[in-house]
Amino acid sequence: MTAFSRLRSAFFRRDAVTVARELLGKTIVRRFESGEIKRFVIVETEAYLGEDDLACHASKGRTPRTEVMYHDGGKIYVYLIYGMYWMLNFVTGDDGHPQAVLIRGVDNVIGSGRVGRLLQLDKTFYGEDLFTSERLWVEDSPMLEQYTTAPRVGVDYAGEWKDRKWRFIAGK
DNA sequence: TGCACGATCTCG
DNA sequence: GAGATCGTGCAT
Repeated sequence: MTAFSRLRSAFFRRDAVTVARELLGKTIVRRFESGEIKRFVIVETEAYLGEDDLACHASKGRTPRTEVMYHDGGKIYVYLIYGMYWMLNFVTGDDGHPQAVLIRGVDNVIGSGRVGRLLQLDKTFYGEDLFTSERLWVEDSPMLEQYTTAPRVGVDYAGEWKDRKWRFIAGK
């Protein structure tokens, strides 16, 4: 008797800003190597939207690294930052429109690097399909309606785009 | 082929 | 405030 179902295509195939906001309160489900399954409620996200968004990796164009962002929403985009942290992103939007939502915090674990470590991510998650994966997906659960917005973190280089309030933080 | 740097975190 | 640590994009 599963209380909530896995989020499907219609949820992710929308613009990253909308998805980032609505992901607050949704549940990441992770089945670890050991077989143990754990659930994590999303409490902080950031949206990266398209080639024009200078903070988005897709502003560099279509490369091996950004390729998956050009696909239909519902894929996992992970990348290594500072040589040691795997950032977890969910691809959003439609084919040909590179967008993604970065997961910055779950439950009481705040920080994109810490989330990646908590979920034990690595390069093999790149391109994984949230609709068919046996080890990482997102389930529906009540949205956290109470949230605040803020500029994205660590993107001071992004010109006018750095000030967009595309960071969503659950809570008041 | 080389190099500077990054959607970070921890320790001191 | 600095170090850890390495893939990526761009210059050479």
